[in-house]
Amino acid sequence: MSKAKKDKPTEERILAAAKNIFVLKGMAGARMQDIADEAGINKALLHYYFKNKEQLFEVIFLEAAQKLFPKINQVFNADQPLFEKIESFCEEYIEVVMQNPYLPLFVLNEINQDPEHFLDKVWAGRTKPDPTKFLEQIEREVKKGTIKRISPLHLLMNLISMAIFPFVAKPMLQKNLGLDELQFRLIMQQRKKEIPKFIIDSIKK
Amino acid sequence: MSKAKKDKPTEERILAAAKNIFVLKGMAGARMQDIADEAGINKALLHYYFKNKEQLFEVIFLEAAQKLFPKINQVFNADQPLFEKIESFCEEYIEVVMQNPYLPLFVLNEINQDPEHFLDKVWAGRTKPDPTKFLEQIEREVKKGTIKRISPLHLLMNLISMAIFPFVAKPMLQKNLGLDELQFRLIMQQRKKEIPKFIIDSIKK
DNA sequence: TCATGTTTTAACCAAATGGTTAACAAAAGT
DNA sequence: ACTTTTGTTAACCATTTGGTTAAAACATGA
Repeated sequence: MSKAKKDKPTEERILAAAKNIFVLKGMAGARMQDIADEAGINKALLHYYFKNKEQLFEVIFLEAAQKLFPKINQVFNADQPLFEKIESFCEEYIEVVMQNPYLPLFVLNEINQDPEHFLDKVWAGRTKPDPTKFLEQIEREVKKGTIKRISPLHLLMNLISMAIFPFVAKPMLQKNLGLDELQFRLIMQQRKKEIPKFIIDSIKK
Repeated sequence: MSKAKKDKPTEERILAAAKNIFVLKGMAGARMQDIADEAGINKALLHYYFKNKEQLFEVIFLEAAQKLFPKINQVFNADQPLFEKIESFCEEYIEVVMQNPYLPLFVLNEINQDPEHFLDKVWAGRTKPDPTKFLEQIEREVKKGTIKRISPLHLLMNLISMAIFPFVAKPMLQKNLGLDELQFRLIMQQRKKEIPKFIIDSIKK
């Protein structure tokens, strides 16, 4: 029991422990015993709070997914000039993910295990993504002559890719480029500004 | 036994089966029984060819990693003008990954499970990545005045991110953007040209 | 033909793992 | 005080899973 596992109510400790273990090992690799240990309780109590592994996992997964998905949707729907939108997305998104660098890989990997199932759960109730507003916005900017004629779809993919991928490939990039934890954080900090600059340089007329 | 599992020698069938199962389910989620079934043999025979799960996994993982890593290194070291380099990288890399769309997520995810261990294995014997040549090349182009003063590191990250991430996020992108298999392939096909254009538009003076 | 080595199988085993039971302790009503 | 509800535990159970054994089928060479 390394951290502050003492006072907090049991359920919170379980959720925190489960998040650690699941994000680290994935659904298939996580062990209920490890989660119990990490929470400082025994396995029976774990099942007292969450009836089985699947249910506990779903709670953790959805919480993680909610942290990542809505912000992307916001690029579609926010009422904001295009360039500002790109800037604020990078700023906000990278900030969020820097707090939880392993979330994207975790979420993408689990979605991959059963796309239909999880994506349905993620968007259940919530408004599904709708690119039309974004498409119109691009169209308008093109007509105004402020940006080149570009494919909104590729633009969107480029934006998301450049912001998220470095986290997904974090260990690989660190090792292969010889970056320690601090250097990596610094670089991602820079990217909050670098990515918008890179994109705007590319698309503005 | 759906496909041509009949004639090929046992060891090849095992490797093919193992690749399928491991890439799909990951090390932790894969079952030796499933691999045996997929190869059309029984578990004892599987252990006759590969003494345990770990060893079989390592063969599959390394083969997968070799397919993805060296090509990135080549961006560093190839003796080629910068713009051409970017173009040929996108062309070749996206082509390779389109044949195995699930490899990147598989490899990144497993590396994440134990970065030190796997990255050591991947680069064992092989020349480790060395960015200096690439850095110099950028520096030269900047001095020549052909491109803006940019950070080579961010450029490299942008390039790799835009090429690979869509595959890592494939199921998520397909579902959220409503793309079927064919549309996705078409878009990735376009990206072979779109990404270089996007980058060069951004950095050229 | 028969002896030898190789490939394949069915049956088996021990450890790991998700989950349950029944009893005990603590808290909350009354 | 005492009854009921809630929280917690140790011990247990059934299934899954990676791995082994011993014998059978097959191939090979003398």
